[in-house]
Amino acid sequence: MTQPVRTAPTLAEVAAAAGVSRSTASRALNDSPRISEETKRRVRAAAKEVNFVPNARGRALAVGRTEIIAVLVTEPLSELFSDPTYSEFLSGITEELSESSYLPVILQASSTHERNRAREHFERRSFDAVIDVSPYKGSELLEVLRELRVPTVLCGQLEGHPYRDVFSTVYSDDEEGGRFAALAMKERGRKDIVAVLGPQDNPAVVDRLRGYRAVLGEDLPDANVIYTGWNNGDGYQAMHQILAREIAFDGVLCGSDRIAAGVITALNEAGLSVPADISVVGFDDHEIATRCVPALTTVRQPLREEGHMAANIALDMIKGAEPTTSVMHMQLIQRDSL
Amino acid sequence: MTQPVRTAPTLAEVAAAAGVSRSTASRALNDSPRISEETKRRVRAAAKEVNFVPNARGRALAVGRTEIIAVLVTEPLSELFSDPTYSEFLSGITEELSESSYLPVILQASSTHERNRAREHFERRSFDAVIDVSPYKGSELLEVLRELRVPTVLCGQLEGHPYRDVFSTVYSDDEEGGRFAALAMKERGRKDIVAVLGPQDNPAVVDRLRGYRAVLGEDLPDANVIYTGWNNGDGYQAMHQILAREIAFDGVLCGSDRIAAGVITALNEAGLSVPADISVVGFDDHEIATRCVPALTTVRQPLREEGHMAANIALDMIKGAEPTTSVMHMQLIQRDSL
DNA sequence: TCAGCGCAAGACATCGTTCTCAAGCTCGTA
DNA sequence: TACGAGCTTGAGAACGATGTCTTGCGCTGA
Repeated sequence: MTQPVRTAPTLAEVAAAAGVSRSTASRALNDSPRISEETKRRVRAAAKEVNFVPNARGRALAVGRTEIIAVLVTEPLSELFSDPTYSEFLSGITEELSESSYLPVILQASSTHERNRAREHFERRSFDAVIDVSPYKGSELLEVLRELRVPTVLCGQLEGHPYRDVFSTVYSDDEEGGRFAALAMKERGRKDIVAVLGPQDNPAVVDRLRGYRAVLGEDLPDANVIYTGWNNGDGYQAMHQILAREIAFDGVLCGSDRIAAGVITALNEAGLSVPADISVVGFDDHEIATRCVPALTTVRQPLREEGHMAANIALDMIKGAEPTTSVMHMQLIQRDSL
Repeated sequence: MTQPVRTAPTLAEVAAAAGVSRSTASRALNDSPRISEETKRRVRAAAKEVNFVPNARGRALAVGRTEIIAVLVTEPLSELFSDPTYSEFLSGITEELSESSYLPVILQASSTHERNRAREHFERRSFDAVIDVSPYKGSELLEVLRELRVPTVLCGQLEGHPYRDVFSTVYSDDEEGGRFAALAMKERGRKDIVAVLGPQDNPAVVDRLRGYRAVLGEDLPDANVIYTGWNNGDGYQAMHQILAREIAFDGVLCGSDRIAAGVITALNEAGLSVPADISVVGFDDHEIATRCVPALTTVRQPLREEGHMAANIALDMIKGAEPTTSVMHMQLIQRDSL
């Protein structure tokens, strides 16, 4: 069974077709200045002729880079799936890298098996850099990356800032975001606040709540804090349950815009008007925020920009830059629901 | 600024440390039979001593493989994120590959930028195989993969089965699943059925609905078909709206187990008993199905097995196997909600 | 004693690029 | 005419592993 596998054309074939040496062909294709326009043109024509694309394996060995950046996801994918914010963050990364020749790939490492395989490929230097989307303290993989000196960017603050000297960090200040939202409530004169947040073990949720509390104090009692999922329906369900309790409240702080959308639906169904009776503030500045009636006042976490930043830092570190830490700032987006 | 970068140990260093040639060192580490136990031991000790791990780039060039398999996601990540089934499928893939030395990476290719970058890396042969999670007809990337003869596995049926001769295909029969669920309703004697499905443009949703209809006909009127998200809260909200309509129904077919869980909560709150008054059937056999009260009768799509299958086929194709098509079968899981 | 065998290990080529170095060519100037 | 400067180009080494061929060695048996 002889496969008719037409093996990919190599640089040598291009060189032969153009009547030059491999070195010259390489230079011509890489736009080296030390080459005449004439041969450059000829080589390129030949390359196009035979459909030449430089082989990643040969190239990687020669230049010492694979041009692949791993986006490491250590939490179970399903959790990542349920958190809508990630996709925009990831878009930010790919957007930024699309300008370069680097390719981001998502590397799942939640099971032990997966972590071992990942570790192995880190050791083999299969990737030029790693962006850890959800780093946690004491992660074995981080330990490995540190030892191997693989350029690494952590997205999110690590408690006690370990590794600050070896890894770069990018995060946006969730507590600040919480303060912004709470402050808006306070300035509006709202005194009895309810919070419908995401999952309780989510670190962003914890930080935002701290921000709420710093501003509102007793105006946000423990009993009024509800943890749920991130979606529309979750907000709807949670608000239903709050209404069933028949407590008095005049403001709802939401963990996501989708939650807020569900909350508003439930409030309207109960005959309550937003913002006349109740003020609602979301989080994320998801596109649903503008489609809500009334349009949603929300806190914008610069996810896409965070992605850009992480990608850029990774590229810089590949070029040898020192690790840095950058904090992105939240922003209150004023609309009509307050 | 001289970086104190302790460059990774190479095979030559191991060889030197063990007092043998590079070839011998290579053989010792790769468990070649043509090597004495004594030197094998010595070389391995030396390798451990200097923390040697074979460099992926050199190895890839020599063996002609990168040992990386791309899991291609052509739809926007956010869609993938909102569909809980993917994570189990992906787990299936990684599980299977964890036995081999291959590493799966997720490759997002929804924007044009991303597709171009992906295309480039396909051409450069950065990956040994590709598993396309959501293939669609006329995809430019599939065209590229076909031309390059990159081993490719499609997960999901392509209309008209193009590329059947070059690509392998794995899919599970959603229409069959729909029939199983509907048949169970019918045998239970339910006549007025409501369907709470996932997003309307999801192909699996379309196929399942076709299966429902094939069995139920007029017992599932158009007006009783509701499209929503995949989550708990979505089912809850949808069922609330159905109850508000005050139509008569005695069975609910759900697009996912999480939807079903929300549906059951809403029914109970409305004073309806499952399964005495209303029968509910889910989809996916998610772990939530057993935690429901009553435990959920559901349709199991062998997602994990599909992942195993896709990974195995990919490995086989890398070794030169011909493309194949395999259909996975659905299964009705009988519990107490019917 | 020496041909012949089997085994372990070394020498060298190979994979497909890039990069360094040196050589060839043209041209202008002394 | 000759020589150095400035281009362009080719030969060959590198990158770090694997695979093939060959050699060296000890042993057996005629």
